[in-house]
Amino acid sequence: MPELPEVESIRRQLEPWLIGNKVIAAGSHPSAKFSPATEAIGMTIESVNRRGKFLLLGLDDGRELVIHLGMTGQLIPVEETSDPYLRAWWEMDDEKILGFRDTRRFGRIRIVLPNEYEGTLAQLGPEPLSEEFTPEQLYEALKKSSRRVKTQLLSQKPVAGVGNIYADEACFRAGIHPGSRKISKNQAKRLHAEIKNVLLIALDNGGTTLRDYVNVEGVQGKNQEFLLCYGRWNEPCYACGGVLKRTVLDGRGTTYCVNCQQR
DNA sequence: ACTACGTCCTGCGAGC
DNA sequence: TGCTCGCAGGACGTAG
Repeated sequence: MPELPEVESIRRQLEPWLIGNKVIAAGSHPSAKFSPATEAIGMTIESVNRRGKFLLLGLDDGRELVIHLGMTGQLIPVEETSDPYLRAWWEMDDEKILGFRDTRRFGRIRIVLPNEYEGTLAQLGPEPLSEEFTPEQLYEALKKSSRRVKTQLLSQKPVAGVGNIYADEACFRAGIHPGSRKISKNQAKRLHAEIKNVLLIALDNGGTTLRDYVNVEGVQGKNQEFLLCYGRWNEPCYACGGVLKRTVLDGRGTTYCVNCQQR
């Protein structure tokens, strides 16, 4: 599940390779989730940006090639295109091929004008590592909904780029129960700080690899060695020594400490 | 408009 | 050993 740190790691590696490169050929899986990939044929890539978990490749006709990696998506150079899990590929004019591997096909590709974003991309909250993301803004954003705080984080509306791993990590470090439907200004302040913390630490560690994530060089992240909470149910809480608990909140697996994270 | 839940998709691990 | 079955999850669709 590539989240902000993983997508940003990929973006940084793609940028120097792709900028100024022209797509001379492309192919895709027939599904509408991937078929827009071929619309990039003939286009030169002018920018490689990111919003939340979305990669945005700026094309020379003013449109953007939007790539979401879903759960198992990988962007890696490939030698040939026979890999059964290769859902899309773009051959560049440097003769290298950028491949989009995605075993579970939860990823998505589209080509849109920047002022015609739809769905989650159109409603993304601020970038968590930007000045726009503040404790006050997070508090006000969370106040707009009665949904659980973790569910709101996963919605991408209060802040962009947080997924299941970093939502659990941030809630744990902030001492906030992920199922809370209302949090105080002080809690919002702590949550704001910890969202930034967990994302920066993960970025520093090259992202979290649970199974599928690799960067453009095919290298796994090492942040999984530093997770304090996610996936550690039935293991001791590093803060209080109690046993971390696993539950399901709005359909998503959630790990938390019943002692350190009270409503 | 909002909330809650089902759907997509496939590999894997638990259990028989 | 070999099989079935349920789980994992981000975004989106749908129902109420």
